[in-house]
Amino acid sequence: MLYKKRTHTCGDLRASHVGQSVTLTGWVDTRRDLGGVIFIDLRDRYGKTQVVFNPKHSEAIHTLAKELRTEFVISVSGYVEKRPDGTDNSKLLTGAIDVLADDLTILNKAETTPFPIDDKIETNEDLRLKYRYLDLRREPMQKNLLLRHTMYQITRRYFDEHSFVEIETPVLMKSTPEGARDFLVPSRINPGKFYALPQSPQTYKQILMVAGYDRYFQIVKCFRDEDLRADRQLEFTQIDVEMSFVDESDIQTIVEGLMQRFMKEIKGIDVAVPFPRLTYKDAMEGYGSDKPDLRFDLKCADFSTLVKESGFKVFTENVKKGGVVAGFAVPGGAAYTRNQMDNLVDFTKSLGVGGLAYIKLTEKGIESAIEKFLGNDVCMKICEAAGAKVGDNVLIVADNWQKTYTTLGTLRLEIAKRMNLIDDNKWNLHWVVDFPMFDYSEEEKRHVAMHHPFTAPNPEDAHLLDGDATKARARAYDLVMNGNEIAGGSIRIHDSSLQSKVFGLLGIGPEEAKMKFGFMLDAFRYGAPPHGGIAFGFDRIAMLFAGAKSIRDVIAFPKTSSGVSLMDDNPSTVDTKQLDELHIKLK
RNA sequence: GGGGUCGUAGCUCAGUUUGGUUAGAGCGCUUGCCUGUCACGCAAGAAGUCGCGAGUUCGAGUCUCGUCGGCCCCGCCA
Repeated sequence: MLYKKRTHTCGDLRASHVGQSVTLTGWVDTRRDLGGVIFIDLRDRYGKTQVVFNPKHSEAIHTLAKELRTEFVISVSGYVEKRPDGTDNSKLLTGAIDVLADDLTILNKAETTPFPIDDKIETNEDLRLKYRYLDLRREPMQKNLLLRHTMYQITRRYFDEHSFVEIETPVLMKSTPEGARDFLVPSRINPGKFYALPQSPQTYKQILMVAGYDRYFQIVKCFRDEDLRADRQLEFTQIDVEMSFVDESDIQTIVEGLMQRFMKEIKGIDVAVPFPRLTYKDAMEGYGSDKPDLRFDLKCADFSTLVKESGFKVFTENVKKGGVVAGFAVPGGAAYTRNQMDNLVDFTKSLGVGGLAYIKLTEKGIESAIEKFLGNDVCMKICEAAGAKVGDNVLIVADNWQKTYTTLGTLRLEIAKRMNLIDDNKWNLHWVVDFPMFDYSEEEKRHVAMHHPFTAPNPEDAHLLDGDATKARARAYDLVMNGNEIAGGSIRIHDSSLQSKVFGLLGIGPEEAKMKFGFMLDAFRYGAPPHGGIAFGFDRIAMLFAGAKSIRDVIAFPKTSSGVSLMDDNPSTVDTKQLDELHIKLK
């Protein structure tokens, strides 16, 4: 099709262009047909420009323009004219001028869209996802994708400046035990064998260290076949980093530098480094989370010793079993009605604990259903320990250490949301360090790596690997921004005998270790430098900078929480012929 | 695997508590009028598988059961 190509974008024209003959291309954003004269706002990703069709100027073009409808794609030519006095539109950057049309080509018509191409988001998300190309036409979404673009550029520039090498690693890799469920890819050429999509390029980047590329980075897609969340997709993007001859502080310094630059170039905010460090234990016992949001207070306190001799069986028996009784004070929470408290108790129970106890501290003193068990004195001591003031309400959970604190952590966030305690203009960045090496998995009846199996133990705790391994701390660190884990990494094991030992603790015997990770153990025998690294959750950072509620809003083509892409109806069934070639038979 | 919540016109929603007239509103859409609008205005009109399927009932958008889908959370996510 022949048509005039644009001379300017829809965001270009200013008063200085008045008198010029121009051509614009784009989508009809809105039309205002006044009968005699027709106005349209023409939109492309650079902006909007008002085009005027006036029969006095061109009768034929004005007649053709009557056909224009929203989202038609056109090429329009005309003269840039200064708008008549008093008709400027200060909402548009191009609002001082309009284009008086004398030529028009309708490049493509458009059906009425299923939802308006509008800045306001009030359309259901499933509809937006089904018609993603329309959703992505909206300015807020274009801004989000441009933000991502900026982040890619900042990242590449930053790491290049610091002598990092960008290296691509395979997408078809070896399936490894441990960690998230792999996405498997059958091999046609090797019947019965499978590749896996990377949960992360972990093994490759460590081997690159052995190969001498002592500063590596990559912006890379990772895949985990786990349930989705607002901040979790099946496929997501990491900034993957690995460095040799370093310790924790070297990695953290590099990370802090990148975050500083992101904050400066994207948000215009100077952040101080180094970021505060918080131990895993303090994070959990203080805020009930290994990624606490420190933009607000609500700090937890341990009441176990206060209540262990009390008459309240739920508490005493829990403490006797080695559990914890803990909680935090809600400022002004004594004003909660019975209904609000019932609601909060139900919410807490839905998290999988027995219940939620509470003590209101009012001007009249203690108000609590458990006062008759604990006694006034203990209740007062609990209030004191929680730092409660008159008018506050101390929420208390009793269960094992893990359950108590994670429940309090979830509760803490819920309270903060309900009471509007979170200042959206605040940016809180901090490290969480001293993670345990291992978690005990009830399900699998064995230790599992808290970070991953290549994480080095804290040298001070190395002896614990032969004893109570669960007490051993790892050289792992997470970066937390506004309550979101946005990066996590560790110093790695670079010694094959220590690596074998850790595999053993994870229940991976020598045979299995050789089969699954033999290549790595081999590599470590040929001069592996001390090394460590980190990986950023790119989508999460983009989400936070965009002020979005979900990473779906910063991903061009995301999947629903059931892992479906509504636009292209994916995943879908395949032909038997395809399965045959892959030597696969469906159950 | 579990809990919560939502599903009514193209879109956003009201109506469901207490079953009962022809299922409404705003926006959008179509048509007509309108020469400086920019949320254009005015007038008229079209538009519904009340997610789907059973059941209860004289009668179901409304009640019951099941099911599908979106979103949030727990588990899971080294």
